Amino acid sequence: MTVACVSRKAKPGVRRKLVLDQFAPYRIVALGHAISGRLSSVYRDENITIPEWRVLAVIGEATQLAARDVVKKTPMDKMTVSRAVASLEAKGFVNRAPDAADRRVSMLSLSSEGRKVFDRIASLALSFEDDLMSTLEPEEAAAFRLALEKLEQKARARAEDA
Amino acid sequence: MTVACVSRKAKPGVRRKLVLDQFAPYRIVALGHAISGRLSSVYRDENITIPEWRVLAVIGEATQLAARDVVKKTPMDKMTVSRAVASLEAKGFVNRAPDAADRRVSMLSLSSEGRKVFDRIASLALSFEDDLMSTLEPEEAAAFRLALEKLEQKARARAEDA
DNA sequence: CCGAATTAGTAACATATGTTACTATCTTCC
DNA sequence: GGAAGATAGTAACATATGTTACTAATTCGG
Repeated sequence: MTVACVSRKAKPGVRRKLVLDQFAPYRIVALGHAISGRLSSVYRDENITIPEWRVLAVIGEATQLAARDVVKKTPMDKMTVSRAVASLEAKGFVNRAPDAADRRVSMLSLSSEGRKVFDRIASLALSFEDDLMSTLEPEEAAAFRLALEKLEQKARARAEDA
Repeated sequence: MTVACVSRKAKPGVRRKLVLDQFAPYRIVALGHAISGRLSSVYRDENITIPEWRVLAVIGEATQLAARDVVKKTPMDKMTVSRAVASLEAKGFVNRAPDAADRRVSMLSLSSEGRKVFDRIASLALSFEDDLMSTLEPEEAAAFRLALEKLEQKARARAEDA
């Protein structure tokens, strides 16, 4: 496999040209897009949209939580979450229970049907991950995960000031 | 910095649980989302949308090409490209010239105004990249770019069968 | 306590994006 | 060389997504 200019470094003094293929932010977004497309076929078979899947996954992981927590844990705005929750409830996958302490809040949890759907999708998603990451050697994969973490932290940090 | 379970490997026999924070595809998409948001503020100041920027960048790089080539080079569908081109033309940043060989095709190129806008955005975008990637050591960054390349190839490959 | 500011969630609106279907042109191959 | 299929691009439609503004409930400061 040939890779264009892998060792390129930032040289602040030198004005370099923007080449999309070597522009890391673009490559990351493009990879994300490709992955999204691939994964969405997994949900589609269950009649679940991407926002719905995210909500399902976050609730499935936490057992029970409020919509605002879903917003905090995912890159979705609160309206998107609100809609996804409404739709999941209509499909019978999610239950809402009023929160005794705060009447604005509904606690969300998976119904048994919802749990089944979650498990089915999760299983396929994990296989997808295995297959995808199998292109990298174990150490490579570990380094990649670490880099992702650092970059996301940086991207978020910048988002806070500005 | 602590990172959860960096060295996790795929163990086909063991059923693991899906944990979003450790689910690589999700992390990649989330990072892409954060980056997109960050970069979009750069275009916004120039009254340029994300699809418009992509078109601008691809044309700027190639000097001259057809809309279909933009579709091939970016993760956008042809309608999105068509709209972005129309809008860029209306703003006076892109020129269309009929292709002598094929009358269905218009060849696209940047106007001098378009070139200026492209240069301004490109400069800011490169600074953003430098800043973002500065969180990684040079070898780390190189490895990351290589991994991106491999993963995207894999993601695309899977997209072709299916 | 009690008015002011904050928060959870939703509705109504505007915009953006994808899908399908169509036109015009080109290519194939019999 | 001409019908059958492919391709470039766009229009019209449907859907998805973000934005603003609102309601109801809560918390905070005095």
